[in-house]
Amino acid sequence: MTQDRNRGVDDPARLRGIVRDIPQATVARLPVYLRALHELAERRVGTVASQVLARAAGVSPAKLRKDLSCLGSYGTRGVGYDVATLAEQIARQLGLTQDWPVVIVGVGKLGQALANYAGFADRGFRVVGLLDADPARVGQIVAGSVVRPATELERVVAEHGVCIGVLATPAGSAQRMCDRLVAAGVSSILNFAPVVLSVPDGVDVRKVDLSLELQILAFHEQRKDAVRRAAGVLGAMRA
Amino acid sequence: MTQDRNRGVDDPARLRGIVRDIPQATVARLPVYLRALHELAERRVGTVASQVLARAAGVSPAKLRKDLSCLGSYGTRGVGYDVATLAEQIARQLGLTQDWPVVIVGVGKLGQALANYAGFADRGFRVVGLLDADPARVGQIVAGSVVRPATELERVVAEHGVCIGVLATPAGSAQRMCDRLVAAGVSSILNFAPVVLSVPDGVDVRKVDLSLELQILAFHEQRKDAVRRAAGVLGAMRA
DNA sequence: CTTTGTGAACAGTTTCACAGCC
DNA sequence: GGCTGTGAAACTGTTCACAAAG
Repeated sequence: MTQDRNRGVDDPARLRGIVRDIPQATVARLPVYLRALHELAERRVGTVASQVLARAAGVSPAKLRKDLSCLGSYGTRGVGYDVATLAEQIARQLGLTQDWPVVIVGVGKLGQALANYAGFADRGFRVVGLLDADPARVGQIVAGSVVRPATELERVVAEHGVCIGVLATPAGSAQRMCDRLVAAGVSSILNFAPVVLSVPDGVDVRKVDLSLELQILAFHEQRKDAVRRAAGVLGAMRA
Repeated sequence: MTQDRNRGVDDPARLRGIVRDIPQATVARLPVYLRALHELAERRVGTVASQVLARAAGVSPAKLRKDLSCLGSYGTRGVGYDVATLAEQIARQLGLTQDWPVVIVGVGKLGQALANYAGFADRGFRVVGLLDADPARVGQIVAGSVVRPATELERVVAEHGVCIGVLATPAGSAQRMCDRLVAAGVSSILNFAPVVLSVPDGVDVRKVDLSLELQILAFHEQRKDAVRRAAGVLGAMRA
């Protein structure tokens, strides 16, 4: 807070400082912990130690404890964490106790997969609009909703107070649709199109890039190959 | 290299040290640079300055230059980078100059979207098998290939020397299919199922979690709301 | 004069290890 | 005894600023 002393009260950085801030890396893991907690709750587990929860989430116990300490002290020393309480606290921090109306722009195979994805509905994300520019897709029923023409984007956003948009269009139309979402009032975008979107300040974009992930794997795979070859050469040299 | 002095030559960590290592964060950005370079090449741009390429890739020029310096000195001071040369070097580092046979396990909407995704074929990823446990899907044609029964997993992996597997199954069967992929010799897995996979050492897993990304956006969106409310309160107090 | 390549400062994240509480 | 919460240390990644090169 000290570094904000000379800012005005209207300064967004100052105002953000009022809310306790949580490191990016921690925020990205909270949903993982939440899922693990839901699984434990289903198995009627009442209390869990950091060791066990960490294993279920695929992180180290120390990291888990540090992450959870950002939310407050919800554990009991010598015992562990109450599964239900902790799940509730994480959900609250993530803003999942409220309902988030979402539009999906682009209803190809990927858009359809997203519309059908149970993980969305489970977490308070309600798909209130499926939009597509292709007249052949308009009118189809996907995941129980009718696909509407892209021209209705502004209407759907305004009608449901949509803040979060999912872009699953081809690369060519992603920026144009993004601009329209932002103009209509959407301030968070999940982008599946393989392009770098440009958006004004205050709009968050997260990108999921399918081919990027494979390329990273290819890098490591090639690296393993190189190591295997090097081992072979060194082995041969010794012989 | 100094810390490896007392390791044996068979130690994988030592052998990995022989290959020049590139920071994780840099590896994750190389595919983005590569895409930007391909776009520039299509527009017949021959040379590009870090400033311009950085903008196209959505990073800062300093970060771009530091990243590229890991690959060697392929720029010319006062001029910039040769688009074709740089693209080639990045592709080589990522291992995209070779062809990677890939299997997709689980051919629901998401699996179909992945099978049809042009970005894979473009980068040397060749889908050599579509597998599904559901008899209703077996035999269907998806992206020009026939869907085969999951029982053929081991045969397909062996036949094509598959190193990379893509998991797009429901959560319930992901770990089982993962175990079979690993047992068959796959050592890199791209996981779309919402579970934490456990794999032996030496196997790389990357996870793409659709609902996780939305939850992170919800967090930031809620945070913005809180800031807006705080601004409102402070504004009212002044009035 | 322009633009790269890079050491050095800085910022963010993870790990360690242990005090404090049950 | 067991387990959490947390400073301090170690590590990783980013930004700065400028010397070196064309």
